[in-house]
Amino acid sequence: MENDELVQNMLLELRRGTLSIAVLSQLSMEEYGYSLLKALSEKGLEVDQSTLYPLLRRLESQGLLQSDWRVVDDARPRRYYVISAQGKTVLAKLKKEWSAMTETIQKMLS
Amino acid sequence: MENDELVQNMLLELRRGTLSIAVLSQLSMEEYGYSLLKALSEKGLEVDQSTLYPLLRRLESQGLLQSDWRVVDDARPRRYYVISAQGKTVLAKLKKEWSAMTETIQKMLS
DNA sequence: TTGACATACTGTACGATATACAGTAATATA
DNA sequence: TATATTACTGTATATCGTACAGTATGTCAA
Repeated sequence: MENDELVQNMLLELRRGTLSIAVLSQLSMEEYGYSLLKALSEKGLEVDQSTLYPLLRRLESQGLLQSDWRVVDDARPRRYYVISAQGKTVLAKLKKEWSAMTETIQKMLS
Repeated sequence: MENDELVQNMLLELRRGTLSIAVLSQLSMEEYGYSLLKALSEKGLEVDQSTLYPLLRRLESQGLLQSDWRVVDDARPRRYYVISAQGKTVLAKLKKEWSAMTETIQKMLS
């Protein structure tokens, strides 16, 4: 593997899991896939459709999100997602651990 | 999957990749597997042997670490690892991206 | 002196996720 | 009316952290 490809791959591994937290934290307000994609992008988290949509489905199948089809203003139907009660519990735990972990690593890097 | 198991699993995914950074950053000084294990543990990063040893081998096979067997003080031979020139370059890039990423996520969580 | 525990490593298999790739289709706009 | 954007579904793949199994030496207390 080439040097740059190696770095890209390690960054991918670094990102793993963070997207789940990001998505859960954003879905206290209802959003559909595409609007969420744009919202994350605005906050500096560039995500591909092929990453986000499977993630939303997985989080819902795990009971952390709820969704339903809805038609707003005669536009095409959209699947709206929102965090579930279980999702809130899980998010709280993840936040806590995430803070502890980043702090530990930060100390090592500096 | 149960709630707690789910959280554990998500934390596992969150940790992914961070260990690589941690190890690279610690190996500016030579260490062998076991001493590194203890050093990481002292800094708050609990790692299993079955995680660290395969990682060291992988990082070496990727050219980011160098190692050699050595006998010190008549003790049993140990494999000493140290970061390579390529490893230093990669680490610098990873550090930069890691900072940017954690900052982005941190903003979302707060 | 022997049994337990810490030290120090190798090897292989597996599961979960992020991404890639492919496809469908409606809506806006130029 | 052609093209870009919006908005999704479905499946396959590579990678890593971990689990599990195994080998073997050094140390220290009972």
